[in-house]
Amino acid sequence: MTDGTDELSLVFRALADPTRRAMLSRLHRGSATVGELAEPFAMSRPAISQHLAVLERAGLIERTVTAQWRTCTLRTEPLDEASDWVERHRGEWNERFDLLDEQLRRMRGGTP
Amino acid sequence: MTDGTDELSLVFRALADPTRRAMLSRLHRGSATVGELAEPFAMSRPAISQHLAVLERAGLIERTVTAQWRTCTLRTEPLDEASDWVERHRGEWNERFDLLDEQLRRMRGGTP
DNA sequence: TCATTAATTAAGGAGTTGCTTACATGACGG
DNA sequence: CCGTCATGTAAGCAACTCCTTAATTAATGA
Repeated sequence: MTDGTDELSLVFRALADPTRRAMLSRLHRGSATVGELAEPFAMSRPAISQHLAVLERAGLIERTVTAQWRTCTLRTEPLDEASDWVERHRGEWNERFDLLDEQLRRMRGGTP
Repeated sequence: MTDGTDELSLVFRALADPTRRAMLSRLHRGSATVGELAEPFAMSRPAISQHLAVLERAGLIERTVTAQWRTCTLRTEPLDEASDWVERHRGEWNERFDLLDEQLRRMRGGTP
């Protein structure tokens, strides 16, 4: 495909970091300000802001401004897309079919 | 929550590339050699090898040697782990609860 | 007005990713 | 044995990631 800036790549890349996953887990229990999200992590505020920017670019959170606070809210739509992809690729039925295919191929011998 | 070399991070990072996702989609329809996997892509063989190494490190494929061919086979177990994580974070029930929580908070006013 | 609080932007550095070309390995078939 | 086919390893490069510190914006409240 192309350059890895498509929706699904952005979502999976956003999920590929333990800090960001922990942030999403926190947000799953309710909206939070940047400060509240930062609290569990031994990390500078700019680092937190950058993680949130990655999550926002992937569409996984929304930031609304109230006075000097940014309230972050979880958005689950992109997770649906990711979930669809994963679910499509872990069916038992297809896996067994593949194993059968492989067996036949081996029995035939010759070049794959 | 440390350095991003944990199982789940490896899987999500492996999925965060369209070329690798296409490879997995291909493997989902049956095992294939490196050459067969490389065929659809305008990309050097070393690049293909490196993508396969990423998938192998994440536990998403297995490579078995037969003569001069490496046959790649899909492994879906790591996808189960990824699927579990995603599913845990997109429940409608919890989302509504969070929205309610947020509304109450706003009605109360004051600092979050 | 001015210090404080909340968060972002800017700039930079160490390490990683995703590709390349050139070379190496190892099995097969004449 | 020797050329060929299938694949991997080495080395290098541009771009990106994840963190840092320093400076900036913007709202609050005495």
